[in-house]
Amino acid sequence: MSDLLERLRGRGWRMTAQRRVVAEVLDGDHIHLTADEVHARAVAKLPEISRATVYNTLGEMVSLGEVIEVSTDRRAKRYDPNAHRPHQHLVCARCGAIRDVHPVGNPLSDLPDSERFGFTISDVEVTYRGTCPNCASA
Amino acid sequence: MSDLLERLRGRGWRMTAQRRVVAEVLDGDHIHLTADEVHARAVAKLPEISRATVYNTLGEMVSLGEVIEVSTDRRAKRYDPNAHRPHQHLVCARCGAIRDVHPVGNPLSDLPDSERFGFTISDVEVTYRGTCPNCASA
DNA sequence: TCCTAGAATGGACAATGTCTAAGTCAAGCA
DNA sequence: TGCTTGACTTAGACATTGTCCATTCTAGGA
Ligand SMILES: [Mn+2]
Ligand SMILES: [Mn+2]
Ligand SMILES: [Zn+2]
Ligand SMILES: [Zn+2]
Repeated sequence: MSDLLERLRGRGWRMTAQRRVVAEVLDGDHIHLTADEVHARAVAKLPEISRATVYNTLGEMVSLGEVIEVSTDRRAKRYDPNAHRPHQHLVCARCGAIRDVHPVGNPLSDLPDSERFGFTISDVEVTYRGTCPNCASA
Repeated sequence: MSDLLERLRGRGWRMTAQRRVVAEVLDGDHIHLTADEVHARAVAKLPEISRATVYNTLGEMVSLGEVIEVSTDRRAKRYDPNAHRPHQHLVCARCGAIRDVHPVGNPLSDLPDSERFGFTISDVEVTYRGTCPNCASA
């Protein structure tokens, strides 16, 4: 039983086979799958699950704050079950590998008042891009 | 004559009416338009310009390093003619307004070696999100 | 066991982006 | 100035990602 599923159950979610497999697919570290990747893996466990249900379920998990949406590439959104520890992302420009990373300090302090244009800033998103050791050695 | 057009001409680009209007549309500060927004503004100046040409031209400008692609929302990519001064973006979550901002210091120094997983990092992208003064007072 | 609100389904539709075949033209050259 | 040619443009088909809706199904309580 995944932690994610455990938390969702605790919120009074009606438990269905479809929701269970979506939660199972998202279980693990450094998981950042697109909706269609989640669908493909879910179909392997429950062949009749539909695309719409995967999209719906992911959307609900996001609304509940149990999954976050990540847009590291400029293609599909990715779904990240690591919603309870703030973190940023490190992306390999070659192969697309994504790692969770935890920078030190408060990135907000790097932005002087003169550069805030009167905005109230509530969130900072950081994406580090580079080459992973695997791609570097190839 | 825009700076952008001037630089492109200097690279031996074949100059066409279409490329000229795309460059004109991108002239200015804090410009972050989607491809279809560029197309709409270009059509106002040159009614027969096609969608494909706008996409092609923007893609070439990006390849030449004269325009950068920005993905601040999770919808369409935006095209930014401010390619020669490194900067980050401040986005209003309410109305979508985007400002160029220049944080101090090197954002890379916030990421300890232990969090680099052997990657060679070449670039950091930062998006600040909040509420603009206009939306805050409304 | 039965009911019903909530969930799942398939497919249409929308938004964004890519590709191609055919027509057009900018720019170098006679 | 008027060819020639390869680069450029065009319209529209197609692909990917995501949303929406009418219908059918079912989890879980009475
Ligand atoms: Mn993550
Ligand atoms: Mn910018
Ligand atoms: Zn890699
Ligand atoms: Zn605003």
